Amino acid sequence: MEIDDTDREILRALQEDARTPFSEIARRIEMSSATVHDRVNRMEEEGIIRGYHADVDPKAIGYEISAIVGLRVEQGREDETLEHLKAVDGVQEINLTTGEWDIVMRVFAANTEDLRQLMFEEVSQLDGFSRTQTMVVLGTEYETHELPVPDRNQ
Amino acid sequence: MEIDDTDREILRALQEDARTPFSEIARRIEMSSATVHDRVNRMEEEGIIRGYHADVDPKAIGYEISAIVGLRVEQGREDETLEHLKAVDGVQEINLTTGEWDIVMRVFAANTEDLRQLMFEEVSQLDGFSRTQTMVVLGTEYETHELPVPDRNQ
DNA sequence: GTTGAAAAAATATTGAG
DNA sequence: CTCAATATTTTTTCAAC
Repeated sequence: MEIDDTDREILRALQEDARTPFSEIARRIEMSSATVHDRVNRMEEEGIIRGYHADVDPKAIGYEISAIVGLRVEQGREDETLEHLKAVDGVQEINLTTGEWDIVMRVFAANTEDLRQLMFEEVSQLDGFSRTQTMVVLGTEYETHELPVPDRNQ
Repeated sequence: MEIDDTDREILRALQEDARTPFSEIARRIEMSSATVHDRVNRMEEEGIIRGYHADVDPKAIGYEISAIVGLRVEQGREDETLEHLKAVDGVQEINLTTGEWDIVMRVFAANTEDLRQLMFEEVSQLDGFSRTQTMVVLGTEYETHELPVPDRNQ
């Protein structure tokens, strides 16, 4: 799971546009497209590249609202609780955290009614939370799918 | 910015794998690849498809730690503050929220020292926050880049 | 809005350095 | 690992329905 500068250039290109032709990446980094192809395959196999996804505007597919949800879980019920949460429709991300919450997750819903249903009928009643908090996202001011790829690790 | 069932099928395919050949999508939905091509172009132009991104393992490119940061902003300084935050390296997402925090953001850092530096030298000292909280992400238990595409909006 | 066919371009594969 | 050549497949364009 080691990567070199050539790999880093390839990752930068594919983070920016996952559909960039390998031949164009090859041109940029002055290598053959077969090399790019080999390296991409290797990074896919090693799990460095986990996939390629279209970034779709949530509103266009019917999600008018999203929220960040903090949860405090009763001791000893973490695993059980996580399994339930993963299965809830609209849950996009579940993080285990230090600090005020044990779990912070991001959820999407069609509208406020769906969000209410998601929170109160699917999450809160799961039983196993001592406290929850729903922070409605009024707007995502900034978002990038391109983490800067540093020239070297460390 | 209206989409029909054919568009939805295309979005499902491209959310799952942004590099799926149009010809294969065409086969699946039993239309010509020229049609798929046209529709993708249209959805790109309309902003329904915002881009295509490789999902790269943050650890592979040197990010060993991430955090969710809650911020409370002094009234009247929101715009100024947001501009500063956007420019901070490692900030991946900035959300404006209701509830306990005005802003909730997700940040990535190489290690705890970098996270400390990011928080205390780049964020906290921005001045304009009455309170901040850093919740270190111990693990991302679940994450999807594929929001379910409902058959119909609503 | 869709199609089919042709042209252009890209990708996968192979063999060799 | 990298390259170059080839075979295969895909993307793109366009006239026509």
